[in-house]
Amino acid sequence: MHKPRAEKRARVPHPAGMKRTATKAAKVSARAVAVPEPFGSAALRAFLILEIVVAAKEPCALDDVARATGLSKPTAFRILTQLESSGMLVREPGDRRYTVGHRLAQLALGVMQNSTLRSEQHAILQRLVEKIGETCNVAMLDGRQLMYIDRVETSWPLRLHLAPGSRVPLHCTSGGKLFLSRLPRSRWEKLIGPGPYERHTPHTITRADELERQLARIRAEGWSADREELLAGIICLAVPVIDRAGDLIATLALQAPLARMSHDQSLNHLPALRSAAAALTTSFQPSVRAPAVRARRKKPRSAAPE
Amino acid sequence: MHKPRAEKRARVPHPAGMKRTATKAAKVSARAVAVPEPFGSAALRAFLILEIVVAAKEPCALDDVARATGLSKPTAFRILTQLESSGMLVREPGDRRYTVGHRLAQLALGVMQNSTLRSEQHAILQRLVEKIGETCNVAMLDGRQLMYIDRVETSWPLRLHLAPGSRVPLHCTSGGKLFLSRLPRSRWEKLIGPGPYERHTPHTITRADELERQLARIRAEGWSADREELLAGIICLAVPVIDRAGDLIATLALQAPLARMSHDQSLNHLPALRSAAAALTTSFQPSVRAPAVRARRKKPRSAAPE
DNA sequence: GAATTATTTTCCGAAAATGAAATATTTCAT
DNA sequence: ATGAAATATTTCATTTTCGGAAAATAATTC
Repeated sequence: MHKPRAEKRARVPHPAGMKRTATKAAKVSARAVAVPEPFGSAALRAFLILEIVVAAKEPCALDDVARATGLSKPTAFRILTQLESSGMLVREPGDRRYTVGHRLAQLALGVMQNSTLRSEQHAILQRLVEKIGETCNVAMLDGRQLMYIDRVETSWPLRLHLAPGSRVPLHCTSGGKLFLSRLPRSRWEKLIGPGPYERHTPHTITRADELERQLARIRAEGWSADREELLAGIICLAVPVIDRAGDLIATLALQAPLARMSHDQSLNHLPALRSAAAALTTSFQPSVRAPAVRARRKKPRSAAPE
Repeated sequence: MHKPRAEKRARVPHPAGMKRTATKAAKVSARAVAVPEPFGSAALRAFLILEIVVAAKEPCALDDVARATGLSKPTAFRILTQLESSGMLVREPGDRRYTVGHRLAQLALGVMQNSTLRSEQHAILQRLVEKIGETCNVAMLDGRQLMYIDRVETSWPLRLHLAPGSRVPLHCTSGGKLFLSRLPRSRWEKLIGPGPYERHTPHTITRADELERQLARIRAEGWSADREELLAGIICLAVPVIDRAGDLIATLALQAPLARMSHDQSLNHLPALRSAAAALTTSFQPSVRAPAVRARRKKPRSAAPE
């Protein structure tokens, strides 16, 4: 059902292109030795060049760019010329070297101004991580898996999202169980099956009955723990992120090596987690997005049980 | 041999894509890049798309991009995919819309710190420092921290050493508070949290309520002071650098050891700071594009008809 | 002023970009 | 629920541009 989008990003080589190769290959191949590397697209090269020019402490000459990118001089020149005539780069009258142009500067400004908006959610996570001192993550339901939306390991300047997008099973993660706990058994059994579920560690819950018992507890308590059920030596503690309509839209979880934090210790962070989850709620739904008249609308976004 | 310089550009420039251009480009929020003009070619379209995504206040869907650029959906899609897989754009898992990616953010950061671009700003700073006699700096918001873009120090022996690119907290710096003062409390609380904030000196404001009171004052007065809140013995005074749209893009601050300048004395420099800030505004946003000054010969070269 | 080096142009096969149309997926209204 | 409408991807046949060797044209050096 949910096709792995990530994989399909790969470029499919065109079937064309070897039509005439046989005809004239000889002449070209006489010298063609240095280009076995993957051809990026034209646009990507342009970015590469921009990055080099931007990173340079002083204006870049054609030769610098050509050498730094590994492109031939004519090619580098052509791209540079394009960048110049489009205003991304500039060169001063007397100097033939290239520097940042006003259009690129403008773009950068826009990016900087945009950054605060999107960083709010990330900032909430960061603060939580600073407070707790361990990795935290936000995850959503994606089909029959839990998908990490965001994750902060340590505080860092302006990064956006690093490795999120990865998925983990529902039955052996704190966030996953939190999602399951919101569904009647008939529904979650359709999602993950009747078991037995895949065992990842000696602590993994593999039987549906046992899982159901735990889900009931989670439903009652409002938090969900993972005691080395996915990874040995790693415990997690998740709380729900609820939208205004009362639906579970995401989970916020703390994860720590058992060596540094016991399960009981992790429970001390519940208030902090809850508070951050509340903050996340408003950042998930900042403004008017009100199609919701019914108390229970769909699931977050892509949860399509089949 | 021969040089047909005159008939330079013979090829048909843009036979492509502007049929549906009639359709409105103003679907994307607010300030759309109103240049569905002759696309340069190839890689230039990628920049067009980046500009649209960056200018939008919220994530862009494929359709928004296609409409705003006048490109066909498949083309827009392909470029977007390229941009995504190269890290310039990102889409949150679960959402298909595109936003600024890590690599683009990095590039923007680099541009803002690029020394050659800063030459004009640097000159403004330089003059200001000469006039005032104390260190001044320009800073921007980077996530939830204040980042120094540029800085000119006095020749006085006692100097701080905060190089451009370094970051400081928002709650205890004049520039940081200036940024915060432009946001409603709900927003800035998401950025820096509800407090208490980290104490750096006995004067640091650590409570949100007190901070809010001061932010209100800053908003009203138009300037922001740091009275030994980050570093003991150091005071700062910051004024906003505003763009044409009225948005705060940076802060210009004077900083001095209390031993040499009292807070009241620093206020005497407000006019000078304001004047320099105005000058910085135009350096951030170059006025009407100065058409390429061609000191020597050479023709335009490519898609840049005047 | 000639030798050296750096920049720009030319050329043409190879590779990528295009948009129409076809498919697949999601959203919305009923 | 069910299907219509909207959106998002993929395919495909073409057209266009790209890329780099080599040549031509400046700039720079000695």
